[in-house]
Amino acid sequence: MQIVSVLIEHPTISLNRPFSYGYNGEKKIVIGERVLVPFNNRDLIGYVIDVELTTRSVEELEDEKGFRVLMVKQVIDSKPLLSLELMELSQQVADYYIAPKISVLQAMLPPTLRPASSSLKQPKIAYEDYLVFIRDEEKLSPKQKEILLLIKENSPVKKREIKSPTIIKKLLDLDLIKIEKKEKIRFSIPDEKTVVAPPLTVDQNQVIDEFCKSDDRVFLLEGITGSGKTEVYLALAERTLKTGKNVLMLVPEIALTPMMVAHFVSRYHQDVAVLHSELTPAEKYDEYRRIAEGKVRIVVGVRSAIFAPLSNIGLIILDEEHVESYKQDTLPFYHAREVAIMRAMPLKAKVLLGSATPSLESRARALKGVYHLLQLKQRINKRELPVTEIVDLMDANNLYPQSIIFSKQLVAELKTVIERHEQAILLINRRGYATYVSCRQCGYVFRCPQDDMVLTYHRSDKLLKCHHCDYVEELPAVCPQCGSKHLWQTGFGTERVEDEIHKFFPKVRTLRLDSDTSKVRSQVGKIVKSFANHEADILIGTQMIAKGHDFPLVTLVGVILADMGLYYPSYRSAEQTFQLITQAVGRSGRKDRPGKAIIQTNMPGHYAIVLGSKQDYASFFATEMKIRKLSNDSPFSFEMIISLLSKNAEVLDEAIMQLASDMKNAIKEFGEVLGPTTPFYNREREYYRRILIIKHRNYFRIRPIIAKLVFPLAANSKFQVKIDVDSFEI
DNA sequence: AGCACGCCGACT
DNA sequence: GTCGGCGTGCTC
Repeated sequence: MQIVSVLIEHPTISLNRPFSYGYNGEKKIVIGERVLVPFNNRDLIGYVIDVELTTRSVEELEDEKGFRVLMVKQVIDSKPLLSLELMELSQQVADYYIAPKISVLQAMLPPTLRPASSSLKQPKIAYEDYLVFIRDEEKLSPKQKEILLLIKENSPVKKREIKSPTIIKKLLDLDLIKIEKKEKIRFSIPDEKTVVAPPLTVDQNQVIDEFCKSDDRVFLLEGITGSGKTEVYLALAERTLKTGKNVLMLVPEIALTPMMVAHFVSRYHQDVAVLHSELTPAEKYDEYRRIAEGKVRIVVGVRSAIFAPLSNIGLIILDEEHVESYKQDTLPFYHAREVAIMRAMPLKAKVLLGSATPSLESRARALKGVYHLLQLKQRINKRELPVTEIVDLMDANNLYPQSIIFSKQLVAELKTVIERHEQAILLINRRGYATYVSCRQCGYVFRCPQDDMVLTYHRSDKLLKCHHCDYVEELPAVCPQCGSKHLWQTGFGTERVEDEIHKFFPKVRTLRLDSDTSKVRSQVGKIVKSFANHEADILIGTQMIAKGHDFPLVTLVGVILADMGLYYPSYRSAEQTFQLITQAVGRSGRKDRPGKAIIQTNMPGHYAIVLGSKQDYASFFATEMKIRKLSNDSPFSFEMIISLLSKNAEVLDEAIMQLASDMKNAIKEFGEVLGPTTPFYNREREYYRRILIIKHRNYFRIRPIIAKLVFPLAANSKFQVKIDVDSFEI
């Protein structure tokens, strides 16, 4: 009999251990296959992580091990789903992120192959009938002979391509041919015309040489917008392929980076697999199989593509490495950048992180020599940076009559653009749904007296709360600074901006791209395409439009309220505002037309806005690092979030208080505990949620303490525990 | 996660 | 007397 150790599909800390089952069937079970097993009176999917043979009976085993040994009900797969390389990576990821191992395995595999009950319901393969030739036959009508010859010459051939159903039936009856069901590969990348690589600039060649000559593993490519990072990626990919190694290319979101995909497809065609969220489960499965079977050499994909079953990887590229979407905000809470480095190390592959505005973390590591810094300082063809103007919205003279959104300057520039039949992008910097409160009169914004975070207004209990510590206050009736009664919650959305545009420019054609219009996923691509085809004059949207597109006719970018993101309750808000403005300004005036950017703000002197408008990354980095050092925020410390959930709010509060005080005692020399606090998203179905923020400098001293103090809570069925090791957002 | 068992209140 | 509410323990 075979004894298998399996991980159960439930991704919880308390079940994060193998369970043993017996198997008497014929098949030899292999590590990495899924099995159907009875578990606590229910049938679940398990993932086999160990197999051993025994001559003992079930009864003997039960006596020896001290628990009941049930039998495997069904072996689902006929070969292992993950390579040894990915199995080892999964362990590393699970260890680092303190995540149930099964959650990592689930994240690694496409929906149809995931070790979870849901995978069985997913359409895995669409079959198509093929006709296969068996033998010749003399005694046939001429027509039948003709069809049989056709099948013989093309065997196996798709049944629907032979349009003579009656003859096919006859041939089938005579056993001259047979039907074989074959997997239908439905997804195909729209192929692009082959493009010859443009000659590289001196700058680009220098960077490529430095990359190739160095023995370092991780590189940060910092290149201002328009400096030609893409060509560097392509050139390095080319060199990697020539050495016989394969390339993994990560992008923040396919719909937002169609150019990057097109570039790779236009050079490597069918050697490229694309993994993104718009694929159906069956299509994902097809692409996954193509990669796993070694049919492609390049994978372009989003975050989860870091786990693509591509073998023999020589280079992993992360484009726009600073973008938040590389961080998964659900179990196992991994960051693709960190996983990329974990994955590359044992393969001796290189990792290239690229960005015009690198994350502070990456840039700080480059400064320390942990990453090898590469820089592209010149724009291609010495193209000029857009002319930018910061408009102070607090100065009533700047407002356009009858508008609360547009300045005179922005309206004037829009008018020019429309007259010249060029295009404009209007950007609304709105992050999340957190609502801050500000004074309409003096611009005062409510902040936490304890840690200066922007307070968030909770409509349900009408309180201002700090999401970073436990501070709470009531919303006063008047502004504490100027006594005005006009206190505003949040700002305005894209719809409002669109309405005003039509008010001032009735004939202008607009398109809107925000989280509402993009609920239907394919809309993003459609809207972007439509704008690129000049089917509209003005594109209005949130941050998603600031990234990676090339709209050659755009000569004006307007940021409606640049400081809006600064009120977001996170120490990263300045960084994100800077990145957004830099990227947005960089969108203006590509090709040979000079660009303009108007940045409207209530805080015209804020360093993130001033430096963003100048695309001055170096100064921003220096300034922000000083601030982070003073407040001891990342990259000077790390933040881990421990979420505790329970159906009973009282029990939950008691437990989180206890945990907070235990943690405080346990980590006092190398970290601090913030909270407990109630996060903005404080309910998850019928569960209440409380969090602790652990700020620390030494993860490897924190880990054992988590295991000691937090795991026992997770074992209690009253609670659910989630740990986000390198948290981004609350 | 989610099933079963067990201990308390409202009911044919 | 019993049906069923949910709180708790446990799952190979």
